[in-house]
Amino acid sequence: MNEKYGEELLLRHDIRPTAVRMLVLQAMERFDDTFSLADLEVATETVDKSSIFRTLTLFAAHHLLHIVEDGSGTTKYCLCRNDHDCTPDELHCHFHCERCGRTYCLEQTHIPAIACPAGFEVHQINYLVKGICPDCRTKSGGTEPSR
Amino acid sequence: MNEKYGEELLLRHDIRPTAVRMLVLQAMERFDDTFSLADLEVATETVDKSSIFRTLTLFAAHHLLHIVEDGSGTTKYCLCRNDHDCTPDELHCHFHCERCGRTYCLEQTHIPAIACPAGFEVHQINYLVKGICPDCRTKSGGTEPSR
DNA sequence: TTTCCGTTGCAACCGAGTTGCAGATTATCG
DNA sequence: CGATAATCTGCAACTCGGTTGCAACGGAAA
Repeated sequence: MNEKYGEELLLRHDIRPTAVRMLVLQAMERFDDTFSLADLEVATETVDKSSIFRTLTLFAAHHLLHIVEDGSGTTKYCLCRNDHDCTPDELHCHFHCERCGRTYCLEQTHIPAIACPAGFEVHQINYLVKGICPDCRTKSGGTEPSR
Repeated sequence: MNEKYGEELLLRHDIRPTAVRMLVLQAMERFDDTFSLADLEVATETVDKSSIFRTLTLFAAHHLLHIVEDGSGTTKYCLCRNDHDCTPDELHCHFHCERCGRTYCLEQTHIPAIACPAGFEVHQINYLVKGICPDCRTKSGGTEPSR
């Protein structure tokens, strides 16, 4: 990822581009799918987990990333490609592999709308599919789940 | 709930109806929507949380209840009305209130199907909506979130 | 340069979930 | 019925991801 681009991205989201935040952002960009706080701890090597935690919280509040709950006990995140609070039809589904623990973004698969009963005010939607991913199905043994 | 009915329900699911399990089942039946391990700890009063935990795990494995991940950090459960591993169209959506922390079963709202990319083997689906529930919207102050 | 305020690292903490183990309970068999 | 085996339960301790308090750091403004 381009340095300049990252800085502009943060500024566009009203986030002060500090050194640590740039490091975290660059680490995030290297993931194809979702990533966890622990993933970033490994990927950045130098940044403390509490700083990563606060960075993630900040980024999420500024709509730079989405929070993905995959039921693994570990919160996952994925970069948002929009600059604003996404509407349901801009969101995609996620797939959590029960064998290897990876959580995929099904970018092409948008979340179908539902008719929520009257009176409920909708803010966010999560559509999560669980099962076995193509990788694990072919190499039938599979990897151990990393949670 | 009828004692006899509960016993038969457990037997039908290949679960030995012990005293503790009957107590937990009766407690579960008293919830309209979803409940957590902590909820059952309070509701049963006498049963230890590790026993409840093992009971929940067992019940879930025997398709007596569904696991609902609402992103609150606490796992929620709801009773399954079928005797088997539910197919996607038998499942309903859930609504998590960000203010009071309650998670509702939208029994009438079934989960819409998606076209999962080829190669993914689907086991379970979760459709979770977050926002503010009718209760909290009317009494605009709302209750404090209980997580 | 000095001051100030947001940011960061460290260490301690929190709480839901999970497990090992010994004692209690239930089922099985003679 | 009594002995034995298998299962279940409560207790206490532990795990681990997430979260927070606080002091030190760093960079912008005065």
